[in-house]
Amino acid sequence: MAEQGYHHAQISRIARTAGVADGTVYLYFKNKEDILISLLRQAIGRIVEKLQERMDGVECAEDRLRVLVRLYLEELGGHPQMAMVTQVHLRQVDANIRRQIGDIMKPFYRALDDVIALGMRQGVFRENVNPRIARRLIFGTLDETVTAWVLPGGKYDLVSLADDVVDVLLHGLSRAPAGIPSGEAMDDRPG
Amino acid sequence: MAEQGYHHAQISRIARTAGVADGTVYLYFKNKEDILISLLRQAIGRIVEKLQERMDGVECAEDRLRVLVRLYLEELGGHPQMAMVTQVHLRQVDANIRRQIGDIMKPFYRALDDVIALGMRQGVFRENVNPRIARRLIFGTLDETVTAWVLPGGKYDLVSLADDVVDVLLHGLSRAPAGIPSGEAMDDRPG
Amino acid sequence: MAEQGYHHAQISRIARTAGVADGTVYLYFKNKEDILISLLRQAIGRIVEKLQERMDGVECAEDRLRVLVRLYLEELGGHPQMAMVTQVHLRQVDANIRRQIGDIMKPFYRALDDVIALGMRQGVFRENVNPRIARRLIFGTLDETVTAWVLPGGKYDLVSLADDVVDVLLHGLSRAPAGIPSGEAMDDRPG
Amino acid sequence: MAEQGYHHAQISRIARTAGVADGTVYLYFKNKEDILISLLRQAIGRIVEKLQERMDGVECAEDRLRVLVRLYLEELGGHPQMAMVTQVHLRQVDANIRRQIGDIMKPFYRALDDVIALGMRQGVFRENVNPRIARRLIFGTLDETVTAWVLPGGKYDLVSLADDVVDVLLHGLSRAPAGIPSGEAMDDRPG
DNA sequence: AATGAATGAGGCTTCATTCAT
DNA sequence: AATGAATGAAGCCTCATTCAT
Repeated sequence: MAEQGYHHAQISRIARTAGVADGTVYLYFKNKEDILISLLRQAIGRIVEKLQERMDGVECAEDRLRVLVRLYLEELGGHPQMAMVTQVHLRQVDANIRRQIGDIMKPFYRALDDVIALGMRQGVFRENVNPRIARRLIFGTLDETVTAWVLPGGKYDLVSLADDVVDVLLHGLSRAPAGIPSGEAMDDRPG
Repeated sequence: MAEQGYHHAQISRIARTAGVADGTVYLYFKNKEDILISLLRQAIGRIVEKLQERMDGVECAEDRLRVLVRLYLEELGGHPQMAMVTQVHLRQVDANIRRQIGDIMKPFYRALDDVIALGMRQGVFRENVNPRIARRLIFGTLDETVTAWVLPGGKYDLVSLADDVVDVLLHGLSRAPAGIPSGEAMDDRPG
Repeated sequence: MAEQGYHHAQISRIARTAGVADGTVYLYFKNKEDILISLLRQAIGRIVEKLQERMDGVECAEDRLRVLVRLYLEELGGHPQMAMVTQVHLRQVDANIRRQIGDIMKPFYRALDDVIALGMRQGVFRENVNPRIARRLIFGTLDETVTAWVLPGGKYDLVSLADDVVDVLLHGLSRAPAGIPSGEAMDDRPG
Repeated sequence: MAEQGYHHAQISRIARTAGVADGTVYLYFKNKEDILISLLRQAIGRIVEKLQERMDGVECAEDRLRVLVRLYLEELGGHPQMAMVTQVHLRQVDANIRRQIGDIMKPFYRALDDVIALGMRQGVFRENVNPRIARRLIFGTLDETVTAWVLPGGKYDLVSLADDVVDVLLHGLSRAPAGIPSGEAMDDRPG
């Protein structure tokens, strides 16, 4: 079944991408896992760092979300190879790696949670939204957006989607505003 | 002759799960790829089929979305092993598989697109939402929800999240209603 | 410097020697180390076991030594490939393996020590011989004998050397009998 | 860029021991094999050279053996790293190296053979000892003695064993003198 | 003469797949 | 139809060797 004339070795690909020999990779990384983890750590580190800078004077949670979404798409959109790593190569089963990935993602997840919590404190975000699900809404949408962009080859400008993504995250699909929580809605009914 | 236990290969696990020997698997499937693809095809097939049944008398796009989200979480929440397949094992690089996955997912994506288009026609969904991004919003959130459930071991009831997920998909995070779309805003101007 | 047309892989050689494919080896052994260690364990186990049988009715330490030497040369002389393992492949640096080798050899060393101690108790062996050095005398001579036989290709009958080896171990090189311990020898000097 | 420490390769250790960089080694030696072989040649050369000096006025074969044993243990006991080379690193399979090692060892083996032959001519050594086996007795015992010393770390004074080693080589283990050789026994018969 | 980062051949090991039973 | 021992291609990694500085 070796339909291809050449092999799919990840290390060989990484090395070739970096323009070095296979062995050279091991001068800088302990093993394959270390490469992927290091790349993710670096990417997330950059994002979280820039996030703090850019959010500095931004008060409103909505604007902060806008900054966050734009930055995320900017960073991955600007580094397609990195996007391949985060969206494809790191989706493996090995429990040990998964734990490490979780640890590395934590600061970014916390940034999401902070924006969500801030928005609720500010009264800008609806308080009857489950914060965990809010996080998955944001991250899931970003993740799917990046995946749908990078897998076919990353052919358009990812950042150009930022505004539309933020819009739908903030306001959802529905034209009707969110109903006042169901219990209270009953009470509001006239006689 | 320090006889060793057998290995942790995916095929061995699949065979053991099915209660057959490794070789038996190849009486029913062409190769490992074929197994995973077949499982996905079957899962998506079931979902799409049930979707048509359940949506039969449901007119409103919002309700249809509710049905869709609930069904998706039901199906994957009820088959954790299948969820592992869709969320983990199928996330590989091989371009050939990716194309097949795309083909298999198409009916489900079309169902998403149909709901979105219907909602817009009905005036229930905002028409200035980018439909592609709307799809990624829904699918990304579902996907992330399932992943965040299955990876740590699938320990809670996934369907119980359905209502909260639908709520946030429909109404977003923001308390303020979506701004009136610029185009219409013009029309609304007096004089 | 790859002067040879083919590679020197140990595992490949072992597998080819056993008439199986490389991968087959790993159905029976955990790794390369496990193969070598298992082979040694098996060889030493056989020797120690047979030793106990053959020494059963043998009282005199000299005769026991004769049995031991003959058996050792018999076993390694009868399994040249095993001899290659013990005399060549196992002489590596890895501290971890070395420790395991030491543990495996212990029963055989103990057998040597037992014969030596018995001989001394019986008054058959000289009591002013350092037992540790006696062990090295016996084992070193056997080891060198086997190495000198196996390296050039194991072309003669190793066991045929047994009697001569035992003779020299028992009586040494010197024609003169062992002097009475040196201190006393002084006293013996005339005038 | 998780910069890693450098590897544990033999060449790196040799270079570090010599206080130079890895590449520098190749200004003085053709390859790793050449280093090991050169070290052995040098060590054996020194031993053979000193041997000739020290044996200059020594007539008796027994005393010559004493000198030889002491010198060998002195040289290796005084250079533990060299001992590691002779006892561990040089024990490899490559037939090409083995041949070279044989050539280098020849002068030392010849010295052994000379002492043995001298002793027999002098009537000091038993003439019914197989000279080849006598050589293996001496070299095997020395080799095992050095190995048993260097592998665990070379923690005691190797030369202090010299007298005991010589004693057992000359007089063997047995208290009883060697039986009068059958041939001569005939001659000894009265009338 | 010296360096040490880079190289890449080749070793060990895994695991999807085959095939004799 | 089912088995599972055996296979061997291909992946990861090591380390002796090279070469630009």
